[in-house]
Amino acid sequence: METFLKNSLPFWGQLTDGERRLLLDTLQLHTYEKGTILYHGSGECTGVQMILHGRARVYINSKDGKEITLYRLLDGDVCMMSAACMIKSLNFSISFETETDSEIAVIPRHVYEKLNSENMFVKNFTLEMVASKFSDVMWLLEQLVFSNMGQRLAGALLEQRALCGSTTLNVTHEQIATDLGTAREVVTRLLKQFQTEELVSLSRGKIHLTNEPALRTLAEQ
Amino acid sequence: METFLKNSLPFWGQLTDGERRLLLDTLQLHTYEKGTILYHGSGECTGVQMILHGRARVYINSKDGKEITLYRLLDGDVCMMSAACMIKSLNFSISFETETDSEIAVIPRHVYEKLNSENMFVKNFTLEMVASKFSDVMWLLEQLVFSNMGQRLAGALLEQRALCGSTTLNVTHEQIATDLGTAREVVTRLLKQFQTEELVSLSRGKIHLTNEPALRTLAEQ
DNA sequence: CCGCTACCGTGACATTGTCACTTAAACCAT
DNA sequence: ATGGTTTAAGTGACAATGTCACGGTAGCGG
Repeated sequence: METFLKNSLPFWGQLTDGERRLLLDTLQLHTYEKGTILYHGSGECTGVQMILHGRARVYINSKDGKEITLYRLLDGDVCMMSAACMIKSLNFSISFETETDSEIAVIPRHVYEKLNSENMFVKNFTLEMVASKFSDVMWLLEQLVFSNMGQRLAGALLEQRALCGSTTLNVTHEQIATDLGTAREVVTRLLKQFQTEELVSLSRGKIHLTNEPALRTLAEQ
Repeated sequence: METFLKNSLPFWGQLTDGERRLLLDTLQLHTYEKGTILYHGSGECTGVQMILHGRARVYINSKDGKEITLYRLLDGDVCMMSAACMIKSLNFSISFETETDSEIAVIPRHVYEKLNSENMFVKNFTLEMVASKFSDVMWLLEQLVFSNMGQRLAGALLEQRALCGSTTLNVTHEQIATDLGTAREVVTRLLKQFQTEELVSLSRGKIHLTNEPALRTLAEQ
């Protein structure tokens, strides 16, 4: 656990012995099943969450059920949004849920708040973390405004490819649609087109990428 | 000038005399004409810019000329993005330009960097500033994903209304289109529709709002 | 008054989003 | 195995938005 913290929290080496002990003593460990919603809202404080092992998806959703994925959290990643209460000016509503069975460590709100307010290195980490997710969201925004669906779909397929480590993706059109914030029918339509262009081959619940370079070319511009 | 800084920089009261003097001695004052591009890029450091008087528009744009407004800066506002170099994880490209003749004060890069690294209150301000702009961008993202053009246009008209303080807006369809990241024709089309619904009345270079409550209802959902 | 420029109007078509419905694969219980 | 149920995918029609290629026209400076 200590080596995990050392790797995920760059300020670990700058903490006092007391701070390190406090952190270790109050750290909570949880195991969640795939599909568990870990956070939903804007101001609450569940504390700072760290993915020990697993995968989570951070997204926004509207009243009428539409949603779009903002970014993903993988092994070792830290989710600062669930500690939004510590940052007055951070006021928007997000949700996140596990995409695989996951082990998650939580630094309780009051502990992180204390570290953050008294230790410059922690404060700096918080800033870098927020800035990093800001950058992710800006990337998404650019995609939304400047790219067409074909390019975005190609990007989404390649992301899934990286996530599962295989050219055969076990995802439904529906899942990709919610990633992209569009409708399933749109994804189906485009995938069929991709298939006639021999970029992918389709079967129920699976998408096999047959021409990754072409997809990359499509996505990257 | 000191009272201005006191109001715009909440950490002013927490600075040492030396820090305050450094800030005052190195502060640069500039006057820019309407339409001047003050920043364009991602990693550069022009320092922290403060609007003494005027208005600026922060936006992103693509190679092929498309653009969308992220948020605006008004009297007293501080632009942290132009100090992106201080934040490693902040890596995206934005631009900003004055929308009226403006007086702008700049805290040079090395000065702010010094304050930011040695003074916890400055660091905290930086974090709050970044978080605040992050929130603005998230609001925009939600609009993009969850709202239709009619709602967004109504919102844009009301924003212009607030900016100019009059129900007669001196803006072109083109300007509104770049605000919304859409095409002029789309704005023209919708405005004509708004006119038949008696929400606005149109003339060259002007839009008169005749039914603000209805526009508000439209925008707010 | 002329001609130029910036702004606006418009029709045709492409892309994307929405809706209603059908088809089909996988799964499960008997 | 059989049939029924659930979930995934296919489809056609239409609406909303984006793109393109024009044409018109108000206002401005000579």
